[in-house]
Amino acid sequence: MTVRVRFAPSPTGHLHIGGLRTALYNFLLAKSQGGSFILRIEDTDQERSEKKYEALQMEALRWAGIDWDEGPGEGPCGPYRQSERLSFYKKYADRLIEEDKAFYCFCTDEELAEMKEKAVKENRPPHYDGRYRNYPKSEALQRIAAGEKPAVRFKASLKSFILEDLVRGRVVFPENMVGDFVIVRSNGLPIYNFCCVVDDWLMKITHVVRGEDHLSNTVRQLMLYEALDASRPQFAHVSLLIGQDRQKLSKRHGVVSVDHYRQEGFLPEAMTNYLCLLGWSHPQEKEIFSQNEVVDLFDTTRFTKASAIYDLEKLKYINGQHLRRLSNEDILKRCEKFFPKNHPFFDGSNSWKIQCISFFKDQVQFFNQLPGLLDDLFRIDSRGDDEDELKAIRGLESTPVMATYLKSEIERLLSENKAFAQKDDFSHWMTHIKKELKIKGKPLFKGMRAVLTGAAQGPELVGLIPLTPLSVLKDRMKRY
RNA sequence: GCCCCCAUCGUCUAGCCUGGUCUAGGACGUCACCUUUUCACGGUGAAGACAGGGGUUCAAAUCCCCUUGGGGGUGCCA
Repeated sequence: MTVRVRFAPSPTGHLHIGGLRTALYNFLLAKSQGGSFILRIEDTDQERSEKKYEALQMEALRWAGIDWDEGPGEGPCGPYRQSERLSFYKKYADRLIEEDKAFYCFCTDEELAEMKEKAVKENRPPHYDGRYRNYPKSEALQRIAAGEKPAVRFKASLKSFILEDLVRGRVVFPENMVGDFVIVRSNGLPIYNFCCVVDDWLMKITHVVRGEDHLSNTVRQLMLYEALDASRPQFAHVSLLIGQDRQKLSKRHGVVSVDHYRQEGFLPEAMTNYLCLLGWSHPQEKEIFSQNEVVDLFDTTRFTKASAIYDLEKLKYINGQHLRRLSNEDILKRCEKFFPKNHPFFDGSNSWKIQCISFFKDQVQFFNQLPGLLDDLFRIDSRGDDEDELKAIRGLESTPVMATYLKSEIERLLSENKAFAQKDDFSHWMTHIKKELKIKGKPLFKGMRAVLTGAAQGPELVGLIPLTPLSVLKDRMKRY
């Protein structure tokens, strides 16, 4: 049987990293089995769903290298937006009512709230009390004809259910775990648990990989599969991503939007590499890999059960590793649109220059900084904690001496109509300062940096300076 | 409250199913040293964990139970 999996986001916000991880797991499972990955949009909550988020999420997925075989606009099991599948849900809801497996419920919000309150007070599970469970259908239909709008509730099965979960193992849901639950709202729109079952069934989904937060609700879906006489897929409830405070990861924890990391300049391959490792382990404990490298070994037996704390430090490390793995061509390709054509970056003998990219202290921001290259990239803003160090360096007696010399050198090159210093020029400066000016060690390196970049820390100068226009250097040295 | 899930270094994890090879391995982070045209990178090393208690067993991180802790669900959200 061909594996068919799906990722089913609801377009109520930006794609967040937890969602991306779920999508990735589904994607890898499908690809490892030669199966299909389906994108379904769960937009039955009209209050919160927005079209723009659908587009944004799709773009974020593509950025991360996760492409779908079937999805909105493409595929044999469409439509792939739940808002466009209403007729299916209606059909099966009607059938359940017909078969007396579901019923109309005319309860008001107030009644429901009261019911819940009472149950809690009496130490009972706050379930629906079955008020309309056996309400005569003829009367219900009359009230509907008269304009009343009931919800449709499913008659919860009274037995226990067993789930053989690919991650959790055997999970037993005791009987009476849930009450009769709503499958269609009074406004006519179906509810998640119901749509999900109908769609997964109709779309022939074989494996459902989703967050553990859905585990408890699965019992409802199991009941529906049974009632609809639908084949049920395999489930894999993966651990949740949590924040430093061990709570479910959310906006409170800062940056959870995939778009943010994209804008910051994180590489998509690093992002998915890291996310993949947060809840799954490589059989050889390899930590740095591409999607292609992992796809053949991916399987559901190596999922972790415990939830994982999202850690930015490790993401940065992994990003750095991927950055270093990029070939010169890759880097050039990514830089091309940002550099002016006559920039020495492209002068042919640039391998050392390309190396310097990975030397940037805040390497993750490198690509992001490129647009403002000439004026901004090399004007490295000193950070707050650099200030004292910078002041100390400027206070050294050797620093102005060095500055005077460097200024004259830059003037000389400019008078020769050069736009950039060469690596050799830089070496020459270093030698001169060491031999003739007798400045060495920390005053030399720190001083050079302070004078040429205005910062106490930064990328290696030998890589940086030849990429910085002389005019910018000159401008910077006005203060000396 | 009720139900479900989970529990190895600060963090991500390997090991658990199929007890012994585990004085528990790796990675991030931290610290130290080395290298170096600073920082970074790289190298070497250090500190750092089986939540607690009972069982079962010759033997338990591994199997069972309890406790504790954490998370999730309990919606006419997904």
